[in-house]
Amino acid sequence: MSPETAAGPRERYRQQVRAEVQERAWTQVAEAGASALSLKAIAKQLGMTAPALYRYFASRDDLLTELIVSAYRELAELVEAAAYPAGAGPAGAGLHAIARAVRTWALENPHRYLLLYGTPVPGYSAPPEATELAIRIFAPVLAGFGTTFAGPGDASTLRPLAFWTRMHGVISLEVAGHFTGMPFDPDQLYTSEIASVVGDLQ
Amino acid sequence: MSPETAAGPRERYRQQVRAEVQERAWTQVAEAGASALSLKAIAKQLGMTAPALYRYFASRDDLLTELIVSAYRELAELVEAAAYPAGAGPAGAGLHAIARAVRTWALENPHRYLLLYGTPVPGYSAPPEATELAIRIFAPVLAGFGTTFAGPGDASTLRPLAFWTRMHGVISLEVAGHFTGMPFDPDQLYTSEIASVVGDLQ
DNA sequence: TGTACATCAGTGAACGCGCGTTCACTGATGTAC
DNA sequence: TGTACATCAGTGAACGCGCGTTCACTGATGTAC
Repeated sequence: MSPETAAGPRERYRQQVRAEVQERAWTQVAEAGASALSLKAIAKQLGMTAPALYRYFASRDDLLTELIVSAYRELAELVEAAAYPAGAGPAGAGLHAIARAVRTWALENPHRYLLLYGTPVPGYSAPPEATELAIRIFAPVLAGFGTTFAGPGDASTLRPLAFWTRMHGVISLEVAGHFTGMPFDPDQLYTSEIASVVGDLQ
Repeated sequence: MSPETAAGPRERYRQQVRAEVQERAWTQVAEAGASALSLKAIAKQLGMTAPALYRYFASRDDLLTELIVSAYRELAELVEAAAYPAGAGPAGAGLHAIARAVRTWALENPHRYLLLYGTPVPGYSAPPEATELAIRIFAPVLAGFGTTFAGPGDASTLRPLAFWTRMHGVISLEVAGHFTGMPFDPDQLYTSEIASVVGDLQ
C-alpha cells in the first residue's frame, strides 16, 4: 500500500473534496478567467457554504497557486516523459517529441496553458516553486541541444531559446484564437517552425 | 481648420473628458487587468459619479472595445509607417523595420500589447473592426515577403506567418515576464530570430 | 443686446448582485481506554 | 464491546466592500429670435 491509500478515511475524503474544488476552479478559470476565480461560486456549485472551503484552502490566492503549480507540474512531467521515453538516447528526436507533447497539451488544455504563459494574473505573484518548475520544464530542451546556461552573450543558448520562443509563438497565437478564420494550417506551420530550429541536429 | 477644431466648445470638452476616461482606463488595465476595468472606479478618480460616464460611453464593454480598437489602430499606423517610410521601395528592409517597431511598442506599452495578443478577455468578444485591423497590421508583412493569402496549403505564406509567430514568441514571453532572471539578452535573441526568417530576402 | 428656450453634463438615490473572510456554533466521525 | 473524549467538516450570520446600470432630477451652457 502506498502512503496515500494507507491514509485514514477522513484524509481520503479530504483529498477528494480538494480535488473536486480544484476541478470546479479550472472550469471557472476556463469560463471567466483566473481573476474571476471565486470561492463562493465554487462552494455554491458544490452545494456547500463558502466558509467550509477554508478547511481546504487558506485563501483564494492559495487555491490559485495550487492550480498554477499543479499545471506546471503536469507540463513538467509531460515534457520529461517526452524527452526521456525509457531512459533512451539523449538529443535530437527528444526535441521533436517535446514540441509535439507541449502543443498537444496546450490545445487540449488551453486555459492551463494560458494561465502559465499568457497574460500574468494582475496582483498575483507566482511562488518560487512555479519558477523552479518553469526551469525544470526548460531543462530537457537545453539538454536536447547539448548545452547549459553559461551566461549572457553565450551564443550556444540561442538555439534552445529560439526553440522555446518559436514553439510559444505559434501555440500562444493559436490558443488565443488569432488564427481563426485565417486560411492556413497551424499544425503545418508548427511542424515547419520546429524543424527549422532542430534541423540538422539529428 | 480641420473639422475637429471647428467643433463647438461643448464638443471639444466632450472629447477631452472621453480622452481622460480612456487614460484612466488604461491605467486600470495596467494595474488590475482588463477584467477589472471599472466605470465606478474611473468616475471616482475623475471626481465624478459613475452615472455621468454613461454620457460618454454606452457601457463598460463599450469602453473596453474603444480601448482595444484604438490600440489596434495605433499599432496598425506604427507598422505601416515602419513598412512604408516615405513611399519608398517595397520588400526586405521594411520587415526589419516592422519587427523593430512592434517590439519597441510592445515593451513601451506592455498592457496594450497583452490586451491585443495575450489571454483573451473572458466573456468579451472583439468587434469586427478589431479583426479588420488585425488583418491590416499583417498586410505589410505579407507584402514584405511579396506574397498574399492564396489558400490552405500554400507554402508561400509560411514564411510571413513564421515571421509573425517568431516575433510574438519572443515578445510575448518577454512582456509576460518569463525571461526575468534568465541569463541572456532578449534583444539579441529577437534580432537573431528576425534575421533567421527575413534572412536572404535582402 | 436681451430674453426665451432647448440641450446636455452631472448628481444622488436606488436596484440587485457578488466578493473574501471572520466567528461562534452544531453535529458527525474517529480514537483511546 | 461500550463509553468518554477529541477532532474536524460544515453552517449561518455578519463585516465591509465593490460592481453595472436605471431613473428622475438640477443647473449650467449654448442657441434662436
